[in-house]
Amino acid sequence: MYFVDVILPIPVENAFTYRISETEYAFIKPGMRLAVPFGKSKIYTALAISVHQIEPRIYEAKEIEQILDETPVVNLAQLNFWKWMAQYYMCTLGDVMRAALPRAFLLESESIIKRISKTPIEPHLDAIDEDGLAILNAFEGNSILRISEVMQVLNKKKVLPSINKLIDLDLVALDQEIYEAYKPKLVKYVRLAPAYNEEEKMHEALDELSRAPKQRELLLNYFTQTARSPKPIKAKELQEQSEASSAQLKALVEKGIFEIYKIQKDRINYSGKEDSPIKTLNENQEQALGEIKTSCQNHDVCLLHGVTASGKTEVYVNLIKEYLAEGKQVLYLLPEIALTTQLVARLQEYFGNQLSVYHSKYSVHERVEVWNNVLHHESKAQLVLGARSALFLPFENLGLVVVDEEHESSYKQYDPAPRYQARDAAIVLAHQQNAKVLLGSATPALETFYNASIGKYGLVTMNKRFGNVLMPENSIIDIQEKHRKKRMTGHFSDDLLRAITDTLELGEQVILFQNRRGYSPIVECNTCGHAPQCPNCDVSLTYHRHRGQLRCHYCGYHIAMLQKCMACGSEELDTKGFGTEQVETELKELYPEHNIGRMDSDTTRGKHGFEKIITAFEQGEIDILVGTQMLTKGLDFRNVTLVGILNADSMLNIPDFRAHERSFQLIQQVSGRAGRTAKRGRVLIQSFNPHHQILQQVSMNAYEAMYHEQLEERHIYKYPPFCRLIKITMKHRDFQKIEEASVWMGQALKNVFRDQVLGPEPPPVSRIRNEYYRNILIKIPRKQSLEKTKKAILKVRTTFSSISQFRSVKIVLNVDNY
DNA sequence: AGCACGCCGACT
DNA sequence: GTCGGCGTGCTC
Repeated sequence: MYFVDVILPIPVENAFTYRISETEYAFIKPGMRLAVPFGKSKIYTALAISVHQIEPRIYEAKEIEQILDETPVVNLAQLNFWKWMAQYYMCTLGDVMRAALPRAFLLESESIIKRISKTPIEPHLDAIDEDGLAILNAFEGNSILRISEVMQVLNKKKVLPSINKLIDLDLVALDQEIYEAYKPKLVKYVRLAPAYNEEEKMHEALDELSRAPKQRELLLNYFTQTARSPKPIKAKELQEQSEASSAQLKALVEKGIFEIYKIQKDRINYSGKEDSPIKTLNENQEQALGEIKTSCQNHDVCLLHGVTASGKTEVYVNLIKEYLAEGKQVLYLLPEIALTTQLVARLQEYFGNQLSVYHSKYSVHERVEVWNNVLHHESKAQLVLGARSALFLPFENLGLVVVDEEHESSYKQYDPAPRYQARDAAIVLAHQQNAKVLLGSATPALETFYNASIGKYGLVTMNKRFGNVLMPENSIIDIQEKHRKKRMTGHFSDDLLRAITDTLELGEQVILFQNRRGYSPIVECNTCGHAPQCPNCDVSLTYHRHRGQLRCHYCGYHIAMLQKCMACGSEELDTKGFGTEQVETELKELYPEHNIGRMDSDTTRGKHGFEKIITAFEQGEIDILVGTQMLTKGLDFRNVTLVGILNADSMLNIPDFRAHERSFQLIQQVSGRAGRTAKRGRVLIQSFNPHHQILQQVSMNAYEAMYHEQLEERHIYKYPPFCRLIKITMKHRDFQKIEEASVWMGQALKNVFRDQVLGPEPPPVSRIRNEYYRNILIKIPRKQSLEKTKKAILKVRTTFSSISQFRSVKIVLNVDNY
């Protein structure tokens, strides 16, 4: 008796055991995918982790459905990494598996029903009810029906009883349809049928075709091409060159003269020049590179702290070259949003075909191809540029991981599990493979800089911009005072407007930054003060002018813009707060002769939305670009000399222990967009609170001052890096229940962890999609064992779940939730 | 996660 | 009396 243990892509703790034959036992290796039946009617993709001969005692193991791979698609190093991730981030291996495998590797299976045609309906007519007849009728013109289709036909959800009746009568059968989402892309090639390889036959063929000139031309064209080079000839190319139709080519195939064959082909192919000489580094870059290399000798992780536009990318490129030359794999991580064609093109110039890109915007097929190329150590995937999920690629021989814009909060996955921090996970992954990590940022995360200052990480600093361009000149504008003196036009102070006008007159470009968070435009009644709320969430609806809608950002609920107040019927409705859209509208009135662009999650939707705007701006089609966070991400615009921050306070006032750090990083990054060439840029920051220490520090580019001050606060209030955080989120539809449950949980945790427990507390938005939320935060001192702490938390959770009235409360654990 | 089983309220 | 709501437990 032979068995295989597998993990399934579902959040269950344990592995599952299936029966296999002796041949399968010999064939299956850990890391291969299997299709297995699970539950009554599902087929899942499982991942084999071991084969053995130990028969399970308490249940009868099912047999597997089939083996999906010839060779493993996941290597042992990955399984190791997955285990760490599941353990550290307190989720199941199945959660990690689901996040790690490209979707195309997971089977889609759906129950379908088939009509058994040989069974006549007539004898059973009495036994079939209305629904049964409707289902049978639906088979007209369909050989199979999906359950979802049956649900549509009957217009209800519970369709299985009706189907079961038909199954009992032997009229239909239930089946599983499995389809593998990935199909390799095949390219059609043409060759001469073997029979025509002799010259004699060839002439015969040409004669035969004397009355089909186009077909004859195709053939002749084929001969000229084969004479020129022995390369395979693509069907499409041959057809185009001969200006023939596909029907004409097909005719030749049917006559048995040509044969079509297919070769599997990668979708991603770079066909430009490669190995452009790397730009020679300037003195600062050269020095930084040297220091990094020295630091790598006694540190696993090195932080490159380089001001914006200091030319960090070139330093990375040089370092990467060295690791590639040693035959090592290199992973270059970027925040999703910063992964632009701009950067890809630049890197392709240096690395040509050695570079692969792994990115959620790529199709499922492209992702599989990159995966396979990494798995098989193909030279074209020695260097992978990717967003956080690229961590899961089947590396085996990593030499270096570069984490660019290391401070970016989007490296943390919030939902669903695994809730991992890609920068931290990258360090672990690198450690497991004896690789080095280079973290790069102009505004490092506090924890990272802390680790560097205590000597845990190496630290290399670049404090000059490339070409000795000066840091932009920052000034802070007190809009409280401007309001008092009536010098505001809409959301713009006179100083900012003057600067915009001057910049535009010089033919230069302007970026305006409006952090929308907390400042979405809402609608309020002037008479009674009522603001329309989302019926499912605890938030006001936000006004979207271009669609004439009120929308909820949490659940997607939307209604048409109201004409009258819902509460009192008054028609005097006013929009409060301001977002990018409103700024854009104001600008259009102020500068009607200039082009104004907007970049936020509304305008960048769609596959190329983001790039379209970037390109338009780069090419000078847009004079003023208004945007949110997105603007900060390492974009390199040559002609921007003015950056305006419309309201710096909204970020500073977010209730989060990192609000100050984040604000500093954000403003500093946006400022970095100004004046990246010889001309010094200007940054104007509007604020109601101009003396705020963070704004002062920003205006002086005083990262270290900010660091020391913030670190002090973290120390006093016991936040990272002085302790670790685990956030427990509880959700339930019933307000009363969540109150009781969260208080119980809070108390149970306090019994173990005492004053290290904060909460339970309703989050700022305490109801989403009709579920109430409560948060509990646990602060774990650095010297306390994380292992034991997690065990204790899990124990409390188990006890909690065994209380019947609390069972239905959902619990989310988030380790390092910042 | 998904799905079936099982127990309680609003309809023919 | 049934349909269909969702709480509960299990899946190798």
